[in-house]
Amino acid sequence: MSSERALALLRHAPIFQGAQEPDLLPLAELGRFSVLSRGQHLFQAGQAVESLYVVALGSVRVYRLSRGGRRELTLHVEGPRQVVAGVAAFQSRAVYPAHAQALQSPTEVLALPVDAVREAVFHTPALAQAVIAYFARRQAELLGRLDSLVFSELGERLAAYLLEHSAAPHALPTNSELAALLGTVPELISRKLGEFYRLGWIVLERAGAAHRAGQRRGGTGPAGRRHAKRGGALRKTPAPCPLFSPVLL
Amino acid sequence: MSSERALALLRHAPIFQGAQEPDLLPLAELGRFSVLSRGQHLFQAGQAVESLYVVALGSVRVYRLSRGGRRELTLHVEGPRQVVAGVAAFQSRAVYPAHAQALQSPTEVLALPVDAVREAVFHTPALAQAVIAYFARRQAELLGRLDSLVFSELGERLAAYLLEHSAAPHALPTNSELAALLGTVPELISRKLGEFYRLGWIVLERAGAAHRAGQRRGGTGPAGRRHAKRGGALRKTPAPCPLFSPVLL
DNA sequence: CGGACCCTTGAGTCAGGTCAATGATAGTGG
DNA sequence: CCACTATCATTGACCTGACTCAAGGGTCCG
Repeated sequence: MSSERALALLRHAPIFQGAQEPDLLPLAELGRFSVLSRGQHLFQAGQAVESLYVVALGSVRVYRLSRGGRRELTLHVEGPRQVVAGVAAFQSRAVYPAHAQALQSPTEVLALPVDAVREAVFHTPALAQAVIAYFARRQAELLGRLDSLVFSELGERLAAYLLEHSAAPHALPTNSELAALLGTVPELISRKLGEFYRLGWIVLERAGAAHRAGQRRGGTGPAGRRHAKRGGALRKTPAPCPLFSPVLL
Repeated sequence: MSSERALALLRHAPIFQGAQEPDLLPLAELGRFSVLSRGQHLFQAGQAVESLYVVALGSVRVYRLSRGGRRELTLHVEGPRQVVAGVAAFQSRAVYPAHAQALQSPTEVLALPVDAVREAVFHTPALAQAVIAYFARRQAELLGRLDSLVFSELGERLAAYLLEHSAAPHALPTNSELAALLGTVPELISRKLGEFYRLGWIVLERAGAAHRAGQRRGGTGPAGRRHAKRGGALRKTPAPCPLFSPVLL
Protein backbone atom coordinates (compact mmCIF):
# COMPACT_ATOMS: atom_id res chain seq x y z
CA MET A 1 0.00 0.00 0.00
CA SER A 2 1.43 3.34 -0.96
CA SER A 3 -0.84 5.01 1.55
CA GLU A 4 1.31 3.59 4.31
CA ARG A 5 4.35 5.28 2.89
CA ALA A 6 2.32 8.42 2.48
CA LEU A 7 1.21 8.31 6.06
CA ALA A 8 4.71 7.77 7.33
CA LEU A 9 5.84 10.75 5.31
CA LEU A 10 3.06 13.03 6.49
CA ARG A 11 3.64 12.11 10.09
CA HIS A 12 7.13 13.51 9.87
CA ALA A 13 6.40 16.54 7.78
CA PRO A 14 7.04 19.69 9.79
CA ILE A 15 3.96 21.35 8.41
CA PHE A 16 1.84 18.79 10.23
CA GLN A 17 3.99 18.57 13.31
CA GLY A 18 1.88 17.77 16.29
CA ALA A 19 -0.94 16.12 14.39
CA GLN A 20 -2.09 12.65 15.26
CA GLU A 21 -2.01 9.74 12.87
CA PRO A 22 -5.80 9.45 12.55
CA ASP A 23 -5.99 13.06 11.44
CA LEU A 24 -3.57 12.43 8.64
CA LEU A 25 -4.97 9.15 7.43
CA PRO A 26 -7.59 10.56 5.07
CA LEU A 27 -4.96 12.75 3.46
CA ALA A 28 -2.50 9.93 3.14
CA GLU A 29 -5.07 7.91 1.27
CA LEU A 30 -5.57 10.62 -1.28
CA GLY A 31 -1.89 11.22 -1.84
CA ARG A 32 -0.17 10.12 -5.02
CA PHE A 33 3.54 9.70 -5.40
CA SER A 34 5.36 10.76 -8.49
CA VAL A 35 8.95 10.75 -9.57
CA LEU A 36 10.74 13.55 -11.37
CA SER A 37 14.14 13.91 -12.84
CA ARG A 38 16.48 16.86 -12.48
CA GLY A 39 15.09 19.98 -14.05
CA GLN A 40 11.54 18.74 -14.37
CA HIS A 41 8.88 21.12 -13.12
CA LEU A 42 6.30 20.35 -10.47
CA PHE A 43 4.45 23.46 -11.55
CA GLN A 44 4.95 26.86 -13.08
CA ALA A 45 4.01 30.20 -11.61
CA GLY A 46 0.53 31.20 -12.69
CA GLN A 47 -0.89 27.71 -13.02
CA ALA A 48 -3.99 26.93 -11.04
CA VAL A 49 -3.17 25.37 -7.72
CA GLU A 50 -4.23 21.76 -7.64
CA SER A 51 -1.87 20.06 -5.31
CA LEU A 52 0.40 20.62 -2.43
CA TYR A 53 3.55 18.51 -2.46
CA VAL A 54 5.57 16.79 0.17
CA VAL A 55 9.08 15.88 -0.88
CA ALA A 56 9.85 12.24 -0.25
CA LEU A 57 13.24 11.97 -1.91
CA GLY A 58 15.64 14.36 -3.56
CA SER A 59 15.03 18.08 -3.48
CA VAL A 60 12.89 20.73 -5.05
CA ARG A 61 13.76 24.32 -5.79
CA VAL A 62 11.06 26.96 -5.61
CA TYR A 63 11.90 30.16 -7.46
CA ARG A 64 10.56 33.27 -9.11
CA LEU A 65 11.58 34.83 -12.39
CA SER A 66 12.19 38.49 -13.04
CA ARG A 67 9.83 40.09 -15.48
CA GLY A 68 12.29 39.85 -18.30
CA GLY A 69 12.92 36.25 -17.38
CA ARG A 70 16.64 36.98 -17.36
CA ARG A 71 17.16 36.43 -13.68
CA GLU A 72 15.73 34.15 -11.09
CA LEU A 73 15.51 34.21 -7.35
CA THR A 74 15.38 30.95 -5.45
CA LEU A 75 12.94 31.21 -2.59
CA HIS A 76 13.42 27.84 -1.01
CA VAL A 77 15.11 24.54 -1.60
CA GLU A 78 13.04 21.84 0.01
CA GLY A 79 14.37 18.44 0.94
CA PRO A 80 12.65 15.29 2.17
CA ARG A 81 9.66 15.84 4.45
CA GLN A 82 9.41 19.46 3.47
CA VAL A 83 6.38 20.88 1.77
CA VAL A 84 6.20 22.71 -1.53
CA ALA A 85 3.35 25.15 -2.18
CA GLY A 86 2.20 24.86 1.41
CA VAL A 87 1.21 28.50 1.49
CA ALA A 88 -0.23 28.69 -1.98
CA ALA A 89 -2.61 25.91 -1.10
CA PHE A 90 -4.40 28.22 1.27
CA GLN A 91 -4.58 31.26 -0.91
CA SER A 92 -7.88 32.30 -2.31
CA ARG A 93 -6.70 33.20 -5.79
CA ALA A 94 -5.48 29.78 -6.48
CA VAL A 95 -2.46 30.20 -8.72
CA TYR A 96 1.04 29.19 -7.83
CA PRO A 97 3.07 32.28 -7.06
CA ALA A 98 6.36 30.67 -8.11
CA HIS A 99 7.95 27.92 -10.15
CA ALA A 100 9.09 24.63 -8.69
CA GLN A 101 11.47 22.16 -10.21
CA ALA A 102 13.33 19.06 -9.12
CA LEU A 103 16.99 19.65 -8.36
CA GLN A 104 18.20 16.08 -8.21
CA SER A 105 17.65 13.18 -10.33
CA PRO A 106 15.45 10.87 -8.66
CA THR A 107 13.17 13.29 -6.84
CA GLU A 108 9.97 11.85 -5.52
CA VAL A 109 7.06 13.86 -4.25
CA LEU A 110 3.71 13.09 -2.74
CA ALA A 111 0.94 15.17 -4.25
CA LEU A 112 -2.07 15.98 -2.09
CA PRO A 113 -5.17 17.57 -3.58
CA VAL A 114 -5.57 21.04 -2.14
CA ASP A 115 -9.27 20.74 -1.48
CA ALA A 116 -8.73 17.72 0.66
CA VAL A 117 -5.92 19.41 2.48
CA ARG A 118 -7.97 22.51 3.20
CA GLU A 119 -10.85 20.36 4.30
CA ALA A 120 -8.70 18.34 6.65
CA VAL A 121 -6.89 21.32 8.08
CA PHE A 122 -9.99 23.38 8.66
CA HIS A 123 -11.73 20.56 10.44
CA THR A 124 -8.91 19.35 12.57
CA PRO A 125 -7.73 21.80 15.19
CA ALA A 126 -4.45 20.00 15.66
CA LEU A 127 -3.70 20.34 11.98
CA ALA A 128 -4.77 23.95 11.89
CA GLN A 129 -2.48 24.71 14.75
CA ALA A 130 0.42 22.99 13.05
CA VAL A 131 -0.18 24.84 9.83
CA ILE A 132 -0.37 28.18 11.59
CA ALA A 133 2.91 27.52 13.34
CA TYR A 134 4.46 26.49 10.06
CA PHE A 135 3.30 29.64 8.30
CA ALA A 136 4.67 31.77 11.08
CA ARG A 137 8.08 30.09 10.80
CA ARG A 138 7.94 30.49 7.08
CA GLN A 139 7.27 34.14 7.24
CA ALA A 140 10.09 34.70 9.69
CA GLU A 141 12.42 33.05 7.20
CA LEU A 142 11.17 35.25 4.42
CA LEU A 143 11.72 38.33 6.51
CA GLY A 144 15.27 37.31 7.18
CA ARG A 145 15.75 36.79 3.50
CA LEU A 146 14.26 40.15 2.75
CA ASP A 147 16.50 42.17 4.87
CA SER A 148 19.62 40.29 4.02
CA LEU A 149 18.84 41.19 0.42
CA VAL A 150 18.13 44.79 1.23
CA PHE A 151 20.72 45.49 3.87
CA SER A 152 23.75 43.36 3.23
CA GLU A 153 25.98 43.20 0.29
CA LEU A 154 26.85 40.26 -1.80
CA GLY A 155 30.08 39.28 -0.04
CA GLU A 156 28.24 39.12 3.22
CA ARG A 157 25.39 37.07 1.85
CA LEU A 158 27.75 34.63 0.21
CA ALA A 159 29.83 34.25 3.34
CA ALA A 160 26.69 33.72 5.38
CA TYR A 161 25.57 31.06 2.97
CA LEU A 162 28.89 29.27 3.12
CA LEU A 163 29.00 29.33 6.88
CA GLU A 164 25.50 28.06 7.12
CA HIS A 165 26.20 25.17 4.84
CA SER A 166 29.62 24.15 6.03
CA ALA A 167 28.51 21.56 8.52
CA ALA A 168 29.74 18.57 6.59
CA PRO A 169 32.18 18.43 3.71
CA HIS A 170 30.05 18.62 0.68
CA ALA A 171 29.84 19.99 -2.79
CA LEU A 172 28.89 23.54 -3.50
CA PRO A 173 25.99 24.13 -5.82
CA THR A 174 26.60 25.54 -9.24
CA ASN A 175 27.50 29.19 -9.49
CA SER A 176 24.21 29.81 -11.20
CA GLU A 177 22.35 28.13 -8.41
CA LEU A 178 24.21 30.15 -5.83
CA ALA A 179 23.49 33.29 -7.77
CA ALA A 180 19.78 32.56 -7.82
CA LEU A 181 19.88 31.83 -4.12
CA LEU A 182 21.67 35.06 -3.30
CA GLY A 183 19.89 37.30 -5.74
CA THR A 184 22.69 37.95 -8.17
CA VAL A 185 24.39 36.58 -11.28
CA PRO A 186 26.88 33.72 -11.70
CA GLU A 187 29.78 35.95 -12.72
CA LEU A 188 29.71 37.74 -9.41
CA ILE A 189 29.67 34.49 -7.49
CA SER A 190 32.75 33.42 -9.34
CA ARG A 191 34.52 36.67 -8.58
CA LYS A 192 33.61 36.67 -4.93
CA LEU A 193 34.66 33.08 -4.43
CA GLY A 194 37.92 33.92 -6.14
CA GLU A 195 38.40 36.82 -3.80
CA PHE A 196 37.70 34.70 -0.74
CA TYR A 197 40.17 32.14 -2.01
CA ARG A 198 42.87 34.75 -2.48
CA LEU A 199 42.24 35.99 1.02
CA GLY A 200 42.76 32.50 2.34
CA TRP A 201 39.23 32.31 3.63
CA ILE A 202 38.48 29.24 1.64
CA VAL A 203 40.20 26.23 0.23
CA LEU A 204 39.29 24.42 -2.88
CA GLU A 205 39.38 20.96 -4.25
CA ARG A 206 38.50 19.40 -7.52
CA ALA A 207 35.14 17.78 -7.65
CA GLY A 208 36.87 14.80 -9.25
CA ALA A 209 36.51 12.00 -6.75
CA ALA A 210 33.11 13.23 -5.71
CA HIS A 211 30.13 11.01 -6.11
CA ARG A 212 27.92 12.39 -8.81
CA ALA A 213 25.02 12.76 -6.45
CA GLY A 214 22.46 14.17 -8.77
CA GLN A 215 24.21 17.33 -9.74
CA ARG A 216 27.86 18.05 -10.01
CA ARG A 217 29.73 20.91 -11.41
CA GLY A 218 31.05 20.70 -14.88
CA GLY A 219 34.25 22.32 -16.01
CA THR A 220 36.54 24.16 -13.73
CA GLY A 221 38.54 27.14 -14.76
CA PRO A 222 42.16 27.91 -14.04
CA ALA A 223 42.67 27.03 -10.47
CA GLY A 224 39.84 24.65 -9.92
CA ARG A 225 37.36 26.00 -7.40
CA ARG A 226 37.30 27.82 -4.16
CA HIS A 227 35.53 27.68 -1.00
CA ALA A 228 34.58 30.39 1.30
CA LYS A 229 34.16 31.92 4.65
CA ARG A 230 33.80 35.43 5.86
CA GLY A 231 31.16 37.96 6.73
CA GLY A 232 30.56 41.19 8.52
CA ALA A 233 31.94 39.92 11.76
CA LEU A 234 32.20 36.22 11.12
CA ARG A 235 35.30 34.14 11.66
CA LYS A 236 35.72 30.72 10.31
CA THR A 237 37.68 28.89 7.70
CA PRO A 238 36.52 26.57 5.16
CA ALA A 239 38.04 23.66 3.58
CA PRO A 240 38.14 21.85 0.31
CA CYS A 241 35.98 23.28 -2.31
CA PRO A 242 33.24 21.48 -3.94
CA LEU A 243 33.78 19.43 -0.83
CA PHE A 244 34.35 21.38 2.32
CA SER A 245 34.36 21.26 6.03
CA PRO A 246 34.35 24.09 8.50
CA VAL A 247 37.23 24.88 10.78
CA LEU A 248 37.12 27.51 13.45
CA LEU A 249 39.96 29.94 13.71
CA MET B 1 -18.35 49.28 27.78
CA SER B 2 -15.12 49.30 25.86
CA SER B 3 -15.59 45.63 25.08
CA GLU B 4 -18.38 46.59 22.72
CA ARG B 5 -16.05 48.79 20.76
CA ALA B 6 -13.49 46.04 20.86
CA LEU B 7 -15.96 43.54 19.53
CA ALA B 8 -17.05 45.83 16.74
CA LEU B 9 -13.43 46.31 15.77
CA LEU B 10 -12.59 42.62 15.85
CA ARG B 11 -15.61 41.76 13.77
CA HIS B 12 -14.27 43.85 10.95
CA ALA B 13 -10.63 42.95 11.23
CA PRO B 14 -9.53 41.05 8.13
CA ILE B 15 -7.48 38.64 10.17
CA PHE B 16 -10.72 37.34 11.71
CA GLN B 17 -12.81 37.60 8.59
CA GLY B 18 -15.45 34.94 8.59
CA ALA B 19 -15.56 34.47 12.32
CA GLN B 20 -18.79 34.74 14.23
CA GLU B 21 -19.41 37.23 16.97
CA PRO B 22 -19.57 34.66 19.78
CA ASP B 23 -16.13 33.41 18.83
CA LEU B 24 -14.69 36.87 19.20
CA LEU B 25 -16.43 37.85 22.38
CA PRO B 26 -13.93 36.36 24.81
CA LEU B 27 -11.13 38.12 22.99
CA ALA B 28 -12.93 41.41 22.92
CA GLU B 29 -13.35 41.27 26.66
CA LEU B 30 -9.64 40.88 27.21
CA GLY B 31 -8.70 43.67 24.85
CA ARG B 32 -7.37 46.98 26.12
CA PHE B 33 -7.32 50.13 24.10
CA SER B 34 -4.43 52.51 24.22
CA VAL B 35 -3.61 55.74 22.49
CA LEU B 36 -0.24 56.69 21.06
CA SER B 37 1.11 59.80 19.51
CA ARG B 38 3.17 60.06 16.37
CA GLY B 39 6.52 58.38 16.72
CA GLN B 40 5.68 56.42 19.83
CA HIS B 41 6.56 52.74 19.73
CA LEU B 42 4.15 49.87 20.23
CA PHE B 43 7.15 47.60 20.59
CA GLN B 44 10.74 47.18 19.53
CA ALA B 45 12.26 44.27 17.69
CA GLY B 46 13.59 41.71 20.12
CA GLN B 47 11.13 42.37 22.92
CA ALA B 48 9.13 39.44 24.17
CA VAL B 49 5.80 39.16 22.41
CA GLU B 50 2.99 39.96 24.78
CA SER B 51 0.26 41.37 22.66
CA LEU B 52 -1.11 41.46 19.23
CA TYR B 53 -2.57 44.80 18.18
CA VAL B 54 -5.52 45.83 16.13
CA VAL B 55 -5.38 49.40 14.88
CA ALA B 56 -8.54 51.31 15.73
CA LEU B 57 -7.52 54.76 14.59
CA GLY B 58 -4.55 56.29 12.88
CA SER B 59 -1.80 54.11 11.46
CA VAL B 60 1.16 52.08 12.53
CA ARG B 61 4.39 51.48 10.70
CA VAL B 62 6.18 48.18 11.11
CA TYR B 63 9.84 48.28 10.13
CA ARG B 64 13.21 46.65 10.50
CA LEU B 65 16.57 48.28 11.00
CA SER B 66 19.79 47.38 9.25
CA ARG B 67 22.51 46.07 11.47
CA GLY B 68 24.26 49.40 11.64
CA GLY B 69 20.96 51.06 12.34
CA ARG B 70 21.66 53.52 9.55
CA ARG B 71 18.83 52.39 7.35
CA GLU B 72 15.36 51.12 7.85
CA LEU B 73 12.95 49.14 5.78
CA THR B 74 9.25 49.59 6.30
CA LEU B 75 7.49 46.26 6.07
CA HIS B 76 3.91 47.38 6.42
CA VAL B 77 1.86 50.40 7.24
CA GLU B 78 -1.31 49.28 8.93
CA GLY B 79 -4.44 51.38 9.15
CA PRO B 80 -7.69 50.90 11.03
CA ARG B 81 -8.87 47.29 11.39
CA GLN B 82 -5.51 45.97 10.41
CA VAL B 83 -3.44 43.85 12.71
CA VAL B 84 0.09 44.47 13.90
CA ALA B 85 2.26 41.53 14.99
CA GLY B 86 -0.33 39.07 13.79
CA VAL B 87 2.32 36.66 12.65
CA ALA B 88 4.69 37.15 15.54
CA ALA B 89 1.90 36.18 17.91
CA PHE B 90 2.05 32.64 16.58
CA GLN B 91 5.75 32.19 16.53
CA SER B 92 7.35 29.89 19.04
CA ARG B 93 10.36 32.05 19.86
CA ALA B 94 8.26 34.83 21.08
CA VAL B 95 10.14 37.99 20.26
CA TYR B 96 8.92 40.67 17.90
CA PRO B 97 10.84 40.47 14.65
CA ALA B 98 10.44 44.17 13.90
CA HIS B 99 9.74 47.58 15.36
CA ALA B 100 6.34 49.21 15.31
CA GLN B 101 5.55 52.85 15.82
CA ALA B 102 2.56 55.11 15.42
CA LEU B 103 2.64 57.22 12.29
CA GLN B 104 -0.11 59.67 13.10
CA SER B 105 -0.98 61.60 16.08
CA PRO B 106 -3.87 60.14 17.63
CA THR B 107 -3.31 56.48 16.92
CA GLU B 108 -5.37 54.10 18.94
CA VAL B 109 -4.79 50.38 19.14
CA LEU B 110 -6.48 47.49 20.82
CA ALA B 111 -4.02 45.18 22.52
CA LEU B 112 -4.95 41.51 22.85
CA PRO B 113 -2.88 39.17 25.02
CA VAL B 114 -1.22 36.62 22.76
CA ASP B 115 -2.00 33.64 24.94
CA ALA B 116 -5.67 34.39 24.76
CA VAL B 117 -5.47 34.88 21.03
CA ARG B 118 -3.68 31.60 20.49
CA GLU B 119 -6.11 29.85 22.74
CA ALA B 120 -9.12 31.27 20.94
CA VAL B 121 -7.72 30.61 17.48
CA PHE B 122 -6.66 27.08 18.19
CA HIS B 123 -10.02 26.17 19.63
CA THR B 124 -12.23 27.84 17.10
CA PRO B 125 -12.04 26.37 13.62
CA ALA B 126 -13.58 29.46 12.05
CA LEU B 127 -10.90 31.62 13.57
CA ALA B 128 -8.15 29.23 12.62
CA GLN B 129 -9.36 29.26 9.07
CA ALA B 130 -9.43 33.03 8.99
CA VAL B 131 -5.94 33.28 10.40
CA ILE B 132 -4.59 30.79 7.91
CA ALA B 133 -6.09 32.74 5.04
CA TYR B 134 -4.68 35.93 6.43
CA PHE B 135 -1.19 34.48 6.75
CA ALA B 136 -1.34 33.23 3.19
CA ARG B 137 -2.28 36.70 1.92
CA ARG B 138 0.42 38.19 4.00
CA GLN B 139 3.05 35.94 2.61
CA ALA B 140 1.98 36.68 -0.93
CA GLU B 141 2.47 40.36 -0.22
CA LEU B 142 5.89 39.75 1.21
CA LEU B 143 6.87 37.76 -1.84
CA GLY B 144 5.81 40.61 -4.07
CA ARG B 145 7.85 42.95 -1.97
CA LEU B 146 10.80 40.65 -2.15
CA ASP B 147 11.02 40.41 -5.84
CA SER B 148 10.31 44.02 -6.50
CA LEU B 149 13.29 44.76 -4.29
CA VAL B 150 15.46 42.21 -6.02
CA PHE B 151 14.34 42.60 -9.59
CA SER B 152 13.28 46.15 -10.20
CA GLU B 153 15.15 49.33 -9.88
CA LEU B 154 14.27 52.29 -7.84
CA GLY B 155 12.44 54.29 -10.51
CA GLU B 156 10.16 51.39 -11.12
CA ARG B 157 9.42 50.80 -7.48
CA LEU B 158 8.70 54.45 -6.92
CA ALA B 159 6.42 54.66 -9.93
CA ALA B 160 4.62 51.55 -8.79
CA TYR B 161 4.14 53.06 -5.40
CA LEU B 162 2.77 56.29 -6.81
CA LEU B 163 0.37 54.51 -9.09
CA GLU B 164 -0.83 52.33 -6.31
CA HIS B 165 -1.52 55.27 -4.07
CA SER B 166 -2.97 57.69 -6.53
CA ALA B 167 -6.60 56.81 -6.00
CA ALA B 168 -7.55 60.01 -4.27
CA PRO B 169 -5.76 63.31 -4.18
CA HIS B 170 -3.67 63.11 -1.11
CA ALA B 171 -0.35 64.03 0.38
CA LEU B 172 2.76 62.05 -0.27
CA PRO B 173 4.64 60.76 2.73
CA THR B 174 7.95 62.27 3.65
CA ASN B 175 10.89 61.44 1.46
CA SER B 176 12.41 59.54 4.34
CA GLU B 177 9.26 57.52 4.75
CA LEU B 178 9.15 56.76 1.07
CA ALA B 179 12.77 55.77 1.17
CA ALA B 180 12.15 53.33 4.00
CA LEU B 181 9.21 51.92 2.13
CA LEU B 182 11.16 51.42 -1.07
CA GLY B 183 14.41 50.27 0.46
CA THR B 184 16.56 53.28 -0.29
CA VAL B 185 17.59 56.70 1.04
CA PRO B 186 15.75 60.03 0.99
CA GLU B 187 18.16 61.72 -1.41
CA LEU B 188 17.35 59.26 -4.13
CA ILE B 189 13.64 59.74 -3.66
CA SER B 190 14.11 63.42 -4.11
CA ARG B 191 16.11 62.94 -7.29
CA LYS B 192 13.71 60.46 -8.78
CA LEU B 193 10.68 62.59 -8.06
CA GLY B 194 12.51 65.51 -9.63
CA GLU B 195 13.20 63.41 -12.68
CA PHE B 196 9.56 62.35 -12.98
CA TYR B 197 8.54 65.94 -12.67
CA ARG B 198 10.86 67.06 -15.41
CA LEU B 199 9.51 64.32 -17.60
CA GLY B 200 6.02 65.63 -17.03
CA TRP B 201 4.98 62.42 -15.37
CA ILE B 202 3.93 64.18 -12.26
CA VAL B 203 2.59 67.52 -11.18
CA LEU B 204 3.20 69.17 -7.91
CA GLU B 205 1.52 71.48 -5.54
CA ARG B 206 2.48 73.11 -2.33
CA ALA B 207 1.22 71.36 0.72
CA GLY B 208 0.09 74.76 1.94
CA ALA B 209 -3.67 74.47 2.13
CA ALA B 210 -3.40 70.90 3.26
CA HIS B 211 -4.80 69.86 6.56
CA ARG B 212 -2.02 68.89 8.89
CA ALA B 213 -3.33 65.41 9.20
CA GLY B 214 -0.77 63.99 11.54
CA GLN B 215 2.21 64.31 9.28
CA ARG B 216 2.95 66.89 6.71
CA ARG B 217 6.07 67.73 4.86
CA GLY B 218 8.18 70.58 6.11
CA GLY B 219 10.13 72.83 3.83
CA THR B 220 10.00 72.59 0.13
CA GLY B 221 12.96 73.24 -2.09
CA PRO B 222 13.04 75.23 -5.29
CA ALA B 223 10.03 74.21 -7.19
CA GLY B 224 7.91 72.86 -4.42
CA ARG B 225 7.19 69.19 -4.94
CA ARG B 226 6.40 66.72 -7.64
CA HIS B 227 4.16 63.94 -8.37
CA ALA B 228 4.74 60.88 -10.41
CA LYS B 229 3.78 58.30 -12.88
CA ARG B 230 5.62 55.78 -14.94
CA GLY B 231 6.82 52.21 -14.66
CA GLY B 232 7.81 49.26 -16.72
CA ALA B 233 4.75 49.44 -18.86
CA LEU B 234 2.48 51.67 -16.87
CA ARG B 235 0.65 54.70 -18.21
CA LYS B 236 -0.91 57.24 -16.05
CA THR B 237 -0.41 60.77 -15.06
CA PRO B 238 -0.52 62.25 -11.77
CA ALA B 239 -1.54 65.46 -10.44
CA PRO B 240 -0.65 67.93 -7.76
CA CYS B 241 2.02 66.80 -5.53
CA PRO B 242 1.76 66.52 -1.89
CA LEU B 243 -1.84 66.39 -2.93
CA PHE B 244 -2.50 64.50 -6.08
CA SER B 245 -5.04 62.78 -8.18
CA PRO B 246 -4.49 60.38 -11.00
CA VAL B 247 -5.30 61.09 -14.57
CA LEU B 248 -5.16 58.55 -17.32
CA LEU B 249 -3.38 59.45 -20.50
C1' DC C 1 15.18 84.65 16.33
C1' DG C 2 17.19 79.97 16.95
C1' DG C 3 16.62 75.13 16.46
C1' DA C 4 14.93 71.04 14.38
C1' DC C 5 13.62 69.12 10.32
C1' DC C 6 13.07 68.58 5.52
C1' DC C 7 13.91 68.82 0.62
C1' DT C 8 17.16 69.47 -3.16
C1' DT C 9 21.52 69.11 -5.41
C1' DG C 10 26.38 68.66 -6.84
C1' DA C 11 30.46 65.73 -6.61
C1' DG C 12 32.54 61.62 -6.24
C1' DT C 13 32.71 56.47 -5.33
C1' DC C 14 31.72 51.76 -5.79
C1' DA C 15 29.16 47.46 -5.77
C1' DG C 16 26.81 45.02 -8.91
C1' DG C 17 25.64 44.04 -13.54
C1' DT C 18 26.27 43.30 -18.79
C1' DC C 19 28.82 41.45 -22.67
C1' DA C 20 31.93 38.65 -24.61
C1' DA C 21 36.01 35.63 -25.02
C1' DT C 22 38.58 31.54 -23.25
C1' DG C 23 39.20 26.97 -21.37
C1' DA C 24 37.48 22.73 -19.24
C1' DT C 25 34.56 18.81 -18.41
C1' DA C 26 31.06 15.42 -19.08
C1' DG C 27 28.08 12.99 -21.88
C1' DT C 28 26.67 11.26 -26.48
C1' DG C 29 26.69 8.75 -30.47
C1' DG C 30 29.88 6.75 -33.51
C1' DC D 1 38.68 5.62 -28.18
C1' DC D 2 37.17 10.11 -30.55
C1' DA D 3 34.86 14.06 -32.43
C1' DC D 4 31.08 17.02 -31.07
C1' DT D 5 27.97 19.49 -28.23
C1' DA D 6 26.19 21.50 -24.17
C1' DT D 7 27.15 23.37 -19.84
C1' DC D 8 30.12 25.68 -16.59
C1' DA D 9 33.62 28.56 -14.56
C1' DT D 10 36.58 32.40 -14.95
C1' DT D 11 38.02 36.96 -16.45
C1' DG D 12 38.69 41.44 -18.60
C1' DA D 13 36.45 45.71 -20.16
C1' DC D 14 33.05 48.70 -19.37
C1' DC D 15 28.67 50.83 -17.67
C1' DT D 16 25.55 52.69 -14.42
C1' DG D 17 22.35 52.65 -10.59
C1' DA D 18 22.60 53.56 -5.96
C1' DC D 19 24.89 55.39 -2.02
C1' DT D 20 27.71 58.82 0.77
C1' DC D 21 29.03 63.41 2.04
C1' DA D 22 28.17 67.93 2.34
C1' DA D 23 26.22 72.35 1.34
C1' DG D 24 22.16 75.56 0.49
C1' DG D 25 17.46 76.83 1.51
C1' DG D 26 12.65 76.40 3.49
C1' DT D 27 9.08 75.88 6.92
C1' DC D 28 7.34 75.46 11.36
C1' DC D 29 7.53 75.86 16.37
C1' DG D 30 8.69 77.57 20.72
